[in-house]
Amino acid sequence: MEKEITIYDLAKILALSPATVSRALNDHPAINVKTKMLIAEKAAELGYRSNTFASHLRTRKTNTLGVIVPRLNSNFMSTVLAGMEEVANNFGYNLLISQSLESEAKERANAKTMFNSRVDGLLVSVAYDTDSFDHFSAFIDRNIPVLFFDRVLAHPQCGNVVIDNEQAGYDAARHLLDEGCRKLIHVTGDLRRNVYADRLAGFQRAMKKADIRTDDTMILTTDLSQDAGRSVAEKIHQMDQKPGGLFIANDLCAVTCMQALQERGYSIPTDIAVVGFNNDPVSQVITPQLTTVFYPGYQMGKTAMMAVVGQLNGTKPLDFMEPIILRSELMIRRSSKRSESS
Amino acid sequence: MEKEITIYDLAKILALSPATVSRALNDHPAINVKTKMLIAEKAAELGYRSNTFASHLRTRKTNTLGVIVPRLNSNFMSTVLAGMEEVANNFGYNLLISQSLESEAKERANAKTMFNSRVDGLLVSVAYDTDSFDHFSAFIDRNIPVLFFDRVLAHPQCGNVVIDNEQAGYDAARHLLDEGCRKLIHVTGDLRRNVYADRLAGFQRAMKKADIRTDDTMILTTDLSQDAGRSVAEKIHQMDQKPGGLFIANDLCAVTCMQALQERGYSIPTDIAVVGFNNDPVSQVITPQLTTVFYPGYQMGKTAMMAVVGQLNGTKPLDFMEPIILRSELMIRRSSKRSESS
DNA sequence: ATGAAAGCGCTAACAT
DNA sequence: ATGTTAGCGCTTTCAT
Repeated sequence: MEKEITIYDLAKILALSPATVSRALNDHPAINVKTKMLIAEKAAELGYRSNTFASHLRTRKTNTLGVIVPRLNSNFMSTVLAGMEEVANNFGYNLLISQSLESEAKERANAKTMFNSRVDGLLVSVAYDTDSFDHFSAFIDRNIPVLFFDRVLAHPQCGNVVIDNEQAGYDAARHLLDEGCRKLIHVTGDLRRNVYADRLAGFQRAMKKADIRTDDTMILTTDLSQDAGRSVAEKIHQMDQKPGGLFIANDLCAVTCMQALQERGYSIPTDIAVVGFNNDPVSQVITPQLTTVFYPGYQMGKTAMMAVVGQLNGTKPLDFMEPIILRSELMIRRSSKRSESS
Repeated sequence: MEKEITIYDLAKILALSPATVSRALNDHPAINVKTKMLIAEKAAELGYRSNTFASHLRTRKTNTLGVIVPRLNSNFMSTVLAGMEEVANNFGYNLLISQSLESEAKERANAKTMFNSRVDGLLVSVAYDTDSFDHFSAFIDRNIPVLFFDRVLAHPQCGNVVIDNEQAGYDAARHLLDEGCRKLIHVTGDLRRNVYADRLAGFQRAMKKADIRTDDTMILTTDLSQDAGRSVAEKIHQMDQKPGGLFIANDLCAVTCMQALQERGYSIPTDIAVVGFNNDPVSQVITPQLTTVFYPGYQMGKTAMMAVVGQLNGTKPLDFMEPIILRSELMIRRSSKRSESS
């Protein structure tokens, strides 16, 4: 159990003042280069480490950023986090990460913890059932940058990093229509969330443009879980008028649904064409491979983190951030290709 | 931009001493219940929040635990992290998470950051190429609990949470032998890592017991990436003596390899039976479904976190932890079933 | 270029 | 049951 070395120890040993040691360690220009060297050497020798708490207490900066995600164990989210971690690490920030488990209550608790931990900034992808912005306003009041990514809340003082979900939804539906499907079904999530509402809006725009009336029976709101995939298959099986195409707002759900349909004897894409969302690894493994929307998770993480770091470093203005929209892309695979054309 | 309220403000307003306020806020038994209520009320009213840095500076506890993982964006790791986060959160600990990207150098840097951030404990799954224990000894010296999970380093003062990889490897190989495969190939990772070395050892034990000589051509050391899966398929295609069974220490790699083999016209399991490892979602999506070893990630995360929290709370002794071995299980699916028996 | 000294907000002896 | 007081280790004005 070694004793902890402080700048006072260093100062005493080197017959200098603590102030000089502090300055030297922080590379202050007014300090003689030789003294700096001397101090750095001794510090290394004795295994000195800066006490970040004392430092934070003085400077009121923590070099820590908070991240709240719905779930850690989803392929998409962990990819986003990997991107965030890379950037944060490069800029000397630590990441405090917590999950809301899709519950607003837990998200609220997480936000409070982050607030008390004095994070310098906060990045959030909101839970399934989040209705209020309340739990973030404390950050805004204190000028702590808040940025939402993927599942966002619109707020004049918060950054947003998203893809164009409406366009992606449009492209997906449009593709199914192009493949000759007339009756389409869209399986979506909680419509309070932009990602699902926007994809639905895109779906509806495509339908409208094709002059197909959309009614409520074509929109299935679920929790997009694997179970939901199975029950969607069951529901379709019960329908008198089977759909020709299926657009499901999540790959894992889509894949489970495909499997359930196949078990019931449906052939994909011949009987039913399917399009998913996320480009999850499973989409390339299922037979037939799943047409899906590529979703740049890693880049989203990096971009979101850069935006926050930029704000903190004063590189970017503090008052307002334009929403950042990343490119997404429909990956056409076998699950939706009926024609051999194109 | 509200002003930050301190216990001094509270004390002055309520005509009490800062000490009383501090005690009340920490629910000290010696404080009158009514005073506590009073203080709690006022604190809430004024939006007081404890300054954790001042507190940490005094108590020398951070309520923060560090986690270093090879990669955040793997299904297994994010599942482990989800389990850890749940427990940590329940016990009032925050998580500082970083990834080594499979490099010892980065792992070393991460450990240093954690150390400087004064984490109360550290949980690590080591990188592919980690050779030394050096970067963790600072923690040991200062009596900070260090626990390794999954990819572990043996050290008398560090906890270990693992599965019985040797037995799992044995079971996997044994199963392939039972299905009538004689020539087996084992695709493994860096053998400095217990998970791969142990699985290999189990594989070899099964072979020995079946009186089959194992030679170097049967052991393929790779990085277990998807690319590796493809090149393994290529290598097998070139072999004069094709193997009847394939045991690959990672599902994602196994799945890619299966696909590459199928593209080349091999039928699975008829021509080649395949067993993977991890029970990754892709294993249930590939056709035929992949036989694999179920690996309790969520539970591993929870167990590891409990062990560390237990140490910090003094529930468990500080000096030595028995390795904790979790149950794993061979999930037999179509990719390896040749016989209709059993 | 370096030093002296105050103070960030909290906790924990040690009083009373 | 409550108050007094002295730091925890650092940064930063203001001197020199």
